[in-house]
Amino acid sequence: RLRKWQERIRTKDAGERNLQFALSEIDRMASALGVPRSVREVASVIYRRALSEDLIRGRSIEGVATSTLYAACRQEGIPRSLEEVAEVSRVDQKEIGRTYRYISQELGLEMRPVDPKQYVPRFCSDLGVSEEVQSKANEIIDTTAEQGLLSGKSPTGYAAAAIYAASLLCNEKKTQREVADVAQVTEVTIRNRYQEQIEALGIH
Amino acid sequence: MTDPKETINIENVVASTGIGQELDLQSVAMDLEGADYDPEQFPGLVYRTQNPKSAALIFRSGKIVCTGAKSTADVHESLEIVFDKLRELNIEVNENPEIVVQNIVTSADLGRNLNLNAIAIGLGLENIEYEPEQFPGLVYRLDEPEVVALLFGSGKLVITGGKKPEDAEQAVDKIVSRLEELGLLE
DNA sequence: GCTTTAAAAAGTAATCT
DNA sequence: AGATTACTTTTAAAAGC
Repeated sequence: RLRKWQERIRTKDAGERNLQFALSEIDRMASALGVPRSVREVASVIYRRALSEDLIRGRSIEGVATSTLYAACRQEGIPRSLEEVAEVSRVDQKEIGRTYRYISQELGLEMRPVDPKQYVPRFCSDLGVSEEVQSKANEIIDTTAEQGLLSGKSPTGYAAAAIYAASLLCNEKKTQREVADVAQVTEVTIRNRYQEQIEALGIH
Repeated sequence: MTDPKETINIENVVASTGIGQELDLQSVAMDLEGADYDPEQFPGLVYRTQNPKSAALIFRSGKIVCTGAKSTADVHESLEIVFDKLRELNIEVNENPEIVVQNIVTSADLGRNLNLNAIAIGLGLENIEYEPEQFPGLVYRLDEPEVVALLFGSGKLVITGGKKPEDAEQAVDKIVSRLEELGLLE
């Protein structure tokens, strides 16, 4: 009887310690990513839900914590790419991606695809371009996405190409390399998306 | 226009069978030309056939997996070649080992570009997976037939998980009608 | 869960000329 | 700036860790 009681306390303590660890990791990664406190709160809510529905069994705490943070950023409309999240996590990108998909499916998060426009403010700020470039990039994204150019394309590369195009159109040219660096994509990707976008816009 | 069903092409067939005899893979690897066997890495011996092209995984238990064939007929042909090769090594092989098709991978073309964003929302975010940051295809799991379809922006698709060619035809029909009723095709 | 095998789809990436 | 090669996703079986 006494043993059972001790065991219960022990597991409760262990669970409590694990939760504390997960929450502190979410906090640490969120700070490193520079996301607002609201995102950490959303992430911890998702994490607690995953915990109560027993989705953590067989998975690393760190992996689930990172995935909930990735999901929270998206839900709050300020997405971080898997690559960016992986940089502040000790779990690799591939596992973060598959854990995210699992948690998302099991909790029915109904995540909408990331809108490339959500990357525009941050990328433009990192590049130090004007508000004009920013709104031009948003316009390019909306117009070309409506024509079906977005299907299957990565949101970061799509946003990067639109910003590159906008910087040219507004006479505030940034090089493909500069844009590629802030968006963490290759120049080849920017070139490919850029070509499609200006063609769709009829800018020859 | 053209019925998407007519664009269906079988790309890969996976089947399993067994010769009903235990094998010493070490000696088979020595005698069978072109055999790859590295038990540290994988317990099966890999043997590739040229005509038809396929890869057979041969196990100690005598069970065999054949993959890479372009049709169920090719699977049978390939495995017959494997059986004959083993007989040449004086290994007993059952007369007509049962061959079970485990998976068929098919490609098809809807002939129209697809707005995957709209499809992800339209078909319901619950049973769809679309993460273009990770993979350009939209993953759509069907219940009847029980297969998985990958839809691409080009209108091309891949259907996998089926056990007979009709599964892919049924799947294409269901996908087309569902996209049509949602107004997401054309 | 992982290991191996094959195949398609389309996007992204690394490496070489 | 190309071209090539390679990796991402899905599926199934096999035996063993």
